[in-house]
Amino acid sequence: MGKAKLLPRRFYAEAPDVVARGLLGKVLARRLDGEWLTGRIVETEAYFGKDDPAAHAYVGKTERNAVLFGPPGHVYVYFIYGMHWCLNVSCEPDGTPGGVLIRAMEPLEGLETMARLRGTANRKLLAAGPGRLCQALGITRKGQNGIDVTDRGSDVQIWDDRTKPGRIMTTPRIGIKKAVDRPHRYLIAGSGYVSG
DNA sequence: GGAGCGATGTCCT
DNA sequence: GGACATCGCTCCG
Repeated sequence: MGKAKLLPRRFYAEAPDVVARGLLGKVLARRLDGEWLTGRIVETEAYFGKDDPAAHAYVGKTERNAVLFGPPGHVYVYFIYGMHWCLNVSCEPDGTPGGVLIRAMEPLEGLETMARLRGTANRKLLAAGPGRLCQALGITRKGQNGIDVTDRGSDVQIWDDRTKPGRIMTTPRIGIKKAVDRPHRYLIAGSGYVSG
């Protein structure tokens, strides 16, 4: 990735909406069996703590959501609807809960492996949606929960390759039943790789 | 192409 | 026991 830079921890030590916006256009990299699978992040959602009934952290710290309360820049993976995994990155300073759900990416490298894991070769459907993205990258709670994305030795990292995202759109979050009116979903307008 | 719905495991009440 | 930050299939038009 040429002049790309690994995003530093301070990037994540901000409010979830700031980090969610900032992650658009960045490159998500996942090392699976020695191969790097990468994609450009095109859709994210911000989840706060107290005051955000839709957030997992809202109920307080539990064994499941503990990563959200820890230091910024760590992977939080949870299981939903009996069959899907979802990838988040913790933000806010250590002790303050918050996270960003990574909902979709434009696949860049490792397309064949992603297609095999997903069971489809349709590039637009490889990682359009949080469940699909995790399936394409082989991400599970047991395997990746708690990983530090700012460590060069990690199997999940996020890079800035200096590509400017296009126009950023803001909408309400998807699939939730509480706080449905808050505009905390961010996406790159016109991208063919977003969900919904 | 869009609405409806079943699948299915884990966590918290 | 019920809710759940989803997905892909069916059925209808």
